Amino acid sequence: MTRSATAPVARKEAPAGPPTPVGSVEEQVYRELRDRFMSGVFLPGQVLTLRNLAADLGVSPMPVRQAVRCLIVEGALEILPNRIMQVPRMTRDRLVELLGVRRALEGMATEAACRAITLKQISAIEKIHHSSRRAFESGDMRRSLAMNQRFHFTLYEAAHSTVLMPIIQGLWLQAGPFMHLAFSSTAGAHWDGVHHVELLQALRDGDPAAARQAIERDINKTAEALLVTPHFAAARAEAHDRRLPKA
Amino acid sequence: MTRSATAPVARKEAPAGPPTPVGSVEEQVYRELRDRFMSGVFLPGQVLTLRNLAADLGVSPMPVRQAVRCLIVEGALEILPNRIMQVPRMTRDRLVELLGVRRALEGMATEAACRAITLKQISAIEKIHHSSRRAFESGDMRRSLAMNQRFHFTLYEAAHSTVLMPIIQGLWLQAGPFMHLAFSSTAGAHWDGVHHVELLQALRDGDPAAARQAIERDINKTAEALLVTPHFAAARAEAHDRRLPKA
DNA sequence: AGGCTCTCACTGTGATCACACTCTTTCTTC
DNA sequence: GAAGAAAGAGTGTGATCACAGTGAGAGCCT
Repeated sequence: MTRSATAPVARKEAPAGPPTPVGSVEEQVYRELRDRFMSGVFLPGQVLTLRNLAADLGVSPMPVRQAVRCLIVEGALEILPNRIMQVPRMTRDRLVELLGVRRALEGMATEAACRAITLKQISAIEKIHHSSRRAFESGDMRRSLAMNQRFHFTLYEAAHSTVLMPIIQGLWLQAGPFMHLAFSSTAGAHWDGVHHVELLQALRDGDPAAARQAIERDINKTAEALLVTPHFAAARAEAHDRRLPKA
Repeated sequence: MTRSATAPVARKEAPAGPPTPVGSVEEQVYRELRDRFMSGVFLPGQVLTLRNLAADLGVSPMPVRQAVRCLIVEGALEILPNRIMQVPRMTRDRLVELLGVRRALEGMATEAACRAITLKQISAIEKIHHSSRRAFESGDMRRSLAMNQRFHFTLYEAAHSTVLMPIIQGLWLQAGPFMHLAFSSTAGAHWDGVHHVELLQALRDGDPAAARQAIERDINKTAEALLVTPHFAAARAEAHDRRLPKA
């Protein structure tokens, strides 16, 4: 059974006649919840219940249960010993880790994308960048963040990596609630898309190393903006106490 | 239990008293299935059904459903348009990607681990290495692979990264079935733990860069062994046809 | 005999009910 | 009056039933 001797194993694989592989309710719920996480609908520390979510989405608790379980596995949600589930709070250490992994993985994806991307795709990404910039200048942080996210994912999509893509999405999923909380309040006031412009140029030049560098700088800039958030001002002092018992 | 009269707000956050966060049946099923994936119980291409798994595990289909859903999200399992689920077959491209990401992430984890690891932990890892080597020399590939896995994860555990660890586990989960299939048959006959020894030395020297290099070489060696598998001999020629329409 | 169709077992999915457990609130008692 | 106990609502979890869709096999017709 390891390999099907009959060559035409493809039942209906490539053709994919029905355009709805995502037809199940659970899949819709899962996508909807993921969107909400990335859109900042959910706040760090917020408590969610199955029945409430089900009621909100107009479905039975059943599909929600499974979708939520998936989100827990992805680290977008956590379940306390009390059996109640909440969107995880962000700590400084965790944020640093997340951004470090993002740098590594999105750097890889950018390199791969740079090698496979078409001019048409580059133009699309540029359009998205302008939308983000416009939204930012008009003070619509929500839309600016959404466009920034779309900018990154459209880029990584060009890498055609079925391995990297889900992982990167998972990382954004984990950082999503906190990023919206942080940027909607104070931080990010002095954001410029300079590294996005650098990236676009590198893509056009077909220079993967430069593209990677641009993305890494972009993430670093995000990191700087996030780490000065007042959210960590108190946390830093507080963490100072429990730092010793580490080693 | 009844002492919450004077307690103001704090739910019960840091304490986390109950020592059973893994008590649920679904959690047990999930762990059991993950173990089976990593142990080579499931073969690439194998078809699984909820009810069969439930019967095997002696539980109702309910917890299995959720556990399986999580495994699908992690990429350890895939669901075809036919609605039937199978453990994904491995392609050469996918394997290359997986190993590339492993190199990056496990390199990071190794660096971090090298900075935080204790001598006691190093000794434990060395013991595991010897077990793996002994099993290998006695021809017990199954045990050797299991010990090799334990070697890596004990190392990464020392990094104390709640971000990296789940991702790395997911990568091993995806590669697990194929690795066992490949190594149990022919490949891997000329494996030596030389890079494991290099790693141990680097850990003792407290040299993160060297440790990272050792792990990367170890993964590269695994990659070489896997990519010459007869499994890809035919696949490579076959893939040659559909390579063009890429760009 | 060969090709077609119908049937039936079986799949994952969704809904509903039942249960153990936690937390809150209210009532009882010192 | 205040502390403690008991009842209540609400939680996630598990089991069971119902259902649409798929796939294979038997049965029929040409």
